[in-house]
Amino acid sequence: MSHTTGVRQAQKQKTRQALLDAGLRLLAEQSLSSIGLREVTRMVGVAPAAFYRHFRDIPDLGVALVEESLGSLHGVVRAILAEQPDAEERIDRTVAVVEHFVRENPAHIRFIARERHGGVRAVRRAIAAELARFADEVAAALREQRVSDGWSDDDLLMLAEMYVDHLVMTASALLDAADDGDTVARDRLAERARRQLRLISLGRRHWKD
Amino acid sequence: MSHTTGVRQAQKQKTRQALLDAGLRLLAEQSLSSIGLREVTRMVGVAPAAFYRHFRDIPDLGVALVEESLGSLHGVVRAILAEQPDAEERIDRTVAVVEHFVRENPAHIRFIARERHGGVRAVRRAIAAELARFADEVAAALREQRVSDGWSDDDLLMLAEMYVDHLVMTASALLDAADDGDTVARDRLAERARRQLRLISLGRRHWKD
DNA sequence: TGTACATCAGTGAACGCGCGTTCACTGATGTAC
DNA sequence: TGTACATCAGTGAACGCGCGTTCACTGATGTAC
Repeated sequence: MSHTTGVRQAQKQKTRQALLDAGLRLLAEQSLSSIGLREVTRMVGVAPAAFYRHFRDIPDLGVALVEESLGSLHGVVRAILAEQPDAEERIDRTVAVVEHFVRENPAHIRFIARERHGGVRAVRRAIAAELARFADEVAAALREQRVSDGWSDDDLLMLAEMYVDHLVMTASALLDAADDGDTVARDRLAERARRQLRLISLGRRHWKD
Repeated sequence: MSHTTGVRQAQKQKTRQALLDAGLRLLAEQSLSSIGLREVTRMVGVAPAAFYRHFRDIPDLGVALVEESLGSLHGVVRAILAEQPDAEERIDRTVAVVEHFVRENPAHIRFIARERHGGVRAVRRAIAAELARFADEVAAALREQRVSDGWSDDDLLMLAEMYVDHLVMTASALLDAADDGDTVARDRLAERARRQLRLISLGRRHWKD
């Protein structure tokens, strides 16, 4: 009826997750390259040496956080790309989804925005690779839309990359406004994002004229 | 004939500049929040305590670096906004100017990209304020162009902010390619930037349809 | 089911090291007369 | 121009502190029979 095999593994996994969570929390106030291993273990409540059972060093923990953070972005992208015939509605929905995501996952967004150009090479590379995968995913979805008839793969990827960059920038700007508790700025930013997407959408429609 | 007054000030200024230069060089490999005061003074060749004659702490040095870095961007923006009747030529010129700037001021660009979302609040604020001023400058220049007839100030600012974000992203991406010595990626990025600007330009032309 | 041994996540003490900051100082530059 | 005093950028020694890493260990979990 019962096989206890895995209790040890489950506990190890729990500690590992606690270390990741602590790292993410500390990243709200500083960047990865200045986080201390002892700081992380102190927050979790384990001995400093326990850290080495899970990660080689802090950059290694950072790379693990990239996967976790951008994993949660997958859902966002899919929600945005969901079928929606009307362009205007698609834009409203996109911005609403991003706003929701920022409210639900502030720490992940901050981490990505901060470390995308941050001081740890391995983490920068991991983020760049993940964002490139997102752009591919977006390009494939754009391909399906009728506006894209006659577009080259190259042009679709160019557009997709612009969308991904815009998404990260918008999310990060919304987060800064949220940090300040400035709901006026937040609404202004959302409206700005919608208008920027509308402008891009217009350019798209006339690309092959 | 001679008044020596100012020799002392000039020497102080020279040390201050050396500290700023050292800070910028160290920022190539790490972020501001992990730079040490002793690291900076060691690179300059002065005693650690000498640092306090010029800056309160490392964040204070960072804020000074923002002014220096974005000061050098002013010329870039002006060069881009220079009169140029043909849209296609304006785009080519813009990207060429950005490529030149990245080659001439790699450290400044890296600093801005890295600390724009970095771990030091005072520096983030200083960068945001400066970039907002750039957006205003760009919006004022866009106003002068015939394509902008009938545009509201709000819409012009929205467009200007998109241009400024695009500029920073492009410069930072070009820099990463340059770091890897990857001239193929660099040329691909430049071509991508030109096409993205073309798409925005198209959207602009049809905004008031 | 019970027993004897193996594994291994987490402990806690110890280490050497570089950090930021303070302080009284030195000596070149600046100023008043 | 020369002298006597003031200023202040940079010095160098000292401090207490927290850091990353190592090590032999403990004791709960897992496995073989």
